[in-house]
Amino acid sequence: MSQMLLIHDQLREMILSLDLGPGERLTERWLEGRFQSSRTPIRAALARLEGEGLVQREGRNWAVAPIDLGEIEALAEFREPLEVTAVRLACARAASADLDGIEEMLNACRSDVPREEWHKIGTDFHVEIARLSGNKFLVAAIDGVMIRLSRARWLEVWTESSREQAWSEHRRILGYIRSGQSEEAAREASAHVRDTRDRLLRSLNADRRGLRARGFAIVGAR
Amino acid sequence: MSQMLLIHDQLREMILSLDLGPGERLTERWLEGRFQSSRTPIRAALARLEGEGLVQREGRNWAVAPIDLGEIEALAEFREPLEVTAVRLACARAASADLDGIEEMLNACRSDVPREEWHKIGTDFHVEIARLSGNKFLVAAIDGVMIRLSRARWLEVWTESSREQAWSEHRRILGYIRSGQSEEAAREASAHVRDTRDRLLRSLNADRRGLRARGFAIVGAR
DNA sequence: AACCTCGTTTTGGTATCCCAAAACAGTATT
DNA sequence: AATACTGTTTTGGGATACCAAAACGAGGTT
Repeated sequence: MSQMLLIHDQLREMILSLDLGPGERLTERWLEGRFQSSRTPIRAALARLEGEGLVQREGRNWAVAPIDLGEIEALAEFREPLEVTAVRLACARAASADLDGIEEMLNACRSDVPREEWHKIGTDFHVEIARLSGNKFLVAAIDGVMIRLSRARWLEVWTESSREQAWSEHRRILGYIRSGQSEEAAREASAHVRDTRDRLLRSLNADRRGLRARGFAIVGAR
Repeated sequence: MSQMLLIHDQLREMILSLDLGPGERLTERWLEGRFQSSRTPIRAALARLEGEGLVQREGRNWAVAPIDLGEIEALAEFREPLEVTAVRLACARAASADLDGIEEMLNACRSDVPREEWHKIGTDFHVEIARLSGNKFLVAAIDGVMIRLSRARWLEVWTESSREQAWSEHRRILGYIRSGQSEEAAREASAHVRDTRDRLLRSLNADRRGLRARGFAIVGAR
């Protein structure tokens, strides 16, 4: 695999895991040392990450994108019709075997698995449903949304009640898809998007001071 | 402005205007001569254009993206809920003065203006409506869709009947937004997306042989 | 003590250089 | 004549060198 993609993936992982704090300044020279490579592949990787919304320009230099409460609201507004459409198309097009795979994914999360696993599967669930729609643009858009929500979601999987709430919603959506009840599935997906938005904003507002104290840039209303 | 952005914009213009044919091979070395610059900014521009779907990798080298009929169908499926959402939000949030601006845009297209103008305004209409939604992700997504449809739309604006059909649909959408009839506006937007898809696919299938003869790669079903 | 000034350092942007792998073409072999 | 081989060319990927502009700081002025 090309060096640029390796750097992209590693840097992305560092950002999504909050190993690099939101708002942190990045210099191409520091990354050069960190990844033991020249600036050429680093700049390509930064350009990609900028497209994914994980890295931004600040004047002339680079910074890890801050967590933006306004953006989380806008994402929910954007995401709702996407998830509804994905779920409707999945009802029409998904084979039963496909749904089995997704159900297994959900089952893999029992209360003893680490938070990282809940976090990952909570993302993958939505992307896999989108995949069943057979529409690559829906997949790409929902994947993009989940990446942008990813850091905030660490807070969502922190408490058991949030996890359980999200999981029961996931199960209901999957159940309706399996029985072909597309309107019920759509309504449930729609509610899930709004509930998730509320959970994320509540958590972020509650922990805002603590996150700021750790040097994380949290911007946006409230 | 940075050289990379200049190259990006010019190359994009060459692709969208069909000055570079769909499917055409591009080498970094040729572009180097064409734009009188080094490969560094060229490679950055190509990476961007790849993200916009206008340029692809073919094995190890670059090519202008072919026109893909399957992609046009998938884009319509993806676009429909976006336009519906944008129109609904615009109903709730747009000021009357904003709508005046868009109406003027539409009025600027009389039968004597060149096709280029119809083409541009037909794109801008949708992006501007999206802007009224106040949601940057909707704007970016609809903008991305319109860019990907852009080359096929040259055929749509070719015949007067297509132009007039599209314009009357645009006017109906705008009218419903102005009177705050969000459900009617949504239904109309939805129909417009499907009608446009049908017009594009019909035109492409009709002209397929001719386009192929000009060296344009047209791929996909039918 | 506050503020301007000018030289130094650091930054990202660009050009150029080097390399390995893939494409190609000419040649020899069957 | 078809095919396998091999040396050459061309390709994109990466490293390095160079530049202008922005950021920074020490020293001098008020």
